Amino acid sequence: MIKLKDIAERMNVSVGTVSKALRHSHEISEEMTDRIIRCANEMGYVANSSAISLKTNKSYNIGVVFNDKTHAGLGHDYFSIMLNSMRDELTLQGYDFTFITHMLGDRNISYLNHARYRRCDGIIVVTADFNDPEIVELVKAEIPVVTIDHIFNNRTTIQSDNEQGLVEIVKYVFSKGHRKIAFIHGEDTTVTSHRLGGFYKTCEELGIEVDQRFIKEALYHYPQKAGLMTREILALEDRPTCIIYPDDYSYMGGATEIEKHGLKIPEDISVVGYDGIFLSRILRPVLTSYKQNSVEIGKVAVQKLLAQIEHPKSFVRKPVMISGCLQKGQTVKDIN
Amino acid sequence: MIKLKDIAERMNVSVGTVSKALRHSHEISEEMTDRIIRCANEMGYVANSSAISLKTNKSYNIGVVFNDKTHAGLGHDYFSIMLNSMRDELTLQGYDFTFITHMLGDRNISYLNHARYRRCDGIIVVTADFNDPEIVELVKAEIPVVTIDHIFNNRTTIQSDNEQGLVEIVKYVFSKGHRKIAFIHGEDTTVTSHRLGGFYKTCEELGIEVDQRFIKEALYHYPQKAGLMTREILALEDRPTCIIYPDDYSYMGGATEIEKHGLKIPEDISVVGYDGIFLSRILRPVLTSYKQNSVEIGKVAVQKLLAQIEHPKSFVRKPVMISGCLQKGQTVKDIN
DNA sequence: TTGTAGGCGTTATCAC
DNA sequence: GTGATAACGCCTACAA
Repeated sequence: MIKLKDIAERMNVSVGTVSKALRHSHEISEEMTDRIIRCANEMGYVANSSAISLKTNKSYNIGVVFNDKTHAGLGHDYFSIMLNSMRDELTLQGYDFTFITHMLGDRNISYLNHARYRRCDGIIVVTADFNDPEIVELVKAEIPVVTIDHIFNNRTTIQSDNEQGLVEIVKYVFSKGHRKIAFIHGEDTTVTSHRLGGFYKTCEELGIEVDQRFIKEALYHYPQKAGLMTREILALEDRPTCIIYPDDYSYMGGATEIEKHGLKIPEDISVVGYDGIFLSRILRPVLTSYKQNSVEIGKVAVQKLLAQIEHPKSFVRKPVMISGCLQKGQTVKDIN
Repeated sequence: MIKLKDIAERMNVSVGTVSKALRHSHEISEEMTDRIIRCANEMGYVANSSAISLKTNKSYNIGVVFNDKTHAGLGHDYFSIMLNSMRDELTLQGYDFTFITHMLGDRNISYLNHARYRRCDGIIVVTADFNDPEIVELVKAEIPVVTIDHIFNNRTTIQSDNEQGLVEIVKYVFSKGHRKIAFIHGEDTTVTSHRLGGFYKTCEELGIEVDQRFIKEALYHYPQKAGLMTREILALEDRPTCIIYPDDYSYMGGATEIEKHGLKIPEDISVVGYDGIFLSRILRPVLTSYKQNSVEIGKVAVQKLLAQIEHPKSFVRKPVMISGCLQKGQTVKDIN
């Protein structure tokens, strides 16, 4: 591996000069700079990030907490697309990232210590158990943190506008004449409470009386559970005309159950999903779903984090809300 | 950030002693070791990976090339599950990983130089354009490399047994009485050639005469294209009784087209997918598909790479083949 | 069993 | 405009 010293020797200048020239310091003459850069390229010089990090205390490395022990995670379009987007934006800004885990080798290591070990300049918490003391410790630490979809005291948060999502869904199905609307939601998280908020608020505004037997809790990204809840709802003598699912995967589980009952979508019952995953546009009937803007969420999360890292003084902490859009499909029947 | 020196001062010993104690060197007495470790924990010491890397020339960081510019990538179960598995195995062995890109900040940087910049101990090429000169350069370099699903001279490769996959599929549909079998395959890659090999070989063995009009090229993970090819096949006057798709996503595109023709699966036409993605088990009819063992592939890739890194002398380079298994579903009709 | 000191590759502060 | 030189935090001979 070629190092500064090698270039310096070849050029008969000092290491300091080479270092400065390669970083376009104005202390060095233009001509010298040119010659040094050319020489470095010829010799195949690549900087050593470890040495730079050691010296400057900056790693250009971001820690990403992506704990997908549950049924969601990387296999979920929402997150994989977001992760992709984060990666693209980080790359654009000259950063790499490292997954921060709570184990490393044979030892336990807290998320925070893992991040410290790698000297991460900042951290993005994409998915995690926010009740985990280790996560709390991480978020409270001195290192810049951005969280996704969950507000933590005094920390920057990028949120998908889940309230707005349900507002739009309910308004849409209402406009199609539906009044008896079931809502199968996910487990108890910030996301879920926002969605429930949007749901109830809009129902009230529109004068829809919510039948509590139509509100069921399932689990995100868990079709079987959604299927079960669907069955319970279909067992009611006074069925809803429309079911809103926690996500598109859950809908798929529900669809199977609906079919088992000999019902057709949307002729006999309407459905709405959430996320607008790739397949939801491919399969027939095309699913009506609320597409979260995960590309934007990932991008903004990175931008906010880097702003905080690079301009800590001028950085203003405020939560950011990213709205998605309703993808109209063929699964909501007009019953007006 | 606490460093060795801080601990040394507090304990009235030298930095060297602390360093040795923390790594359980036998040079240091048990008692001293205990006391130092306790002190380090109390003070919240975390090692600085940059300093260690600089000194030891080992980063415990693996570069991962995962170029998903195409329609596949992270959004694909096969890869996301593999990546997850790789991450788990790396973590278990005390390694982190970094995505290696060919851009960083405002400058172009080759894959190889990116990996060098981060001082990666080794590299796993998961998806990439193997004709890209930069990838060739990377694979030829001095750094240990493992590739997935593509053989490169003298390099370790972990391959999903695509030939076997098609052997099993063809044998299975044959056993169900099918003789007119269409095969829509993906674009021209190593993977595809193996699958085609398995397909033709087995057809020959079983005495099936392959109708060339039944062989179509589509694109992996691209339902629309598969739909188009399906249409062409269905337009033939002498239709096949079974269609094999490049992957489960492509099947979904094909299914839509089949439905448009008023045909039912599997009553009117049988189908087989590839990958056995999560949703293939949820949707009805349950798709018959060949599930690649991506968990194992990811795990073995890491194990082989680390073996090569840590025991370069005793490491024997030989390609590894990981077979999957046929997931029988409801989409192949018994027409015997 | 413990301490000492040199050096990994780089940056940055001084001199010159 | 360029050159010495001292760190950055850690490991590891070698010395004591």
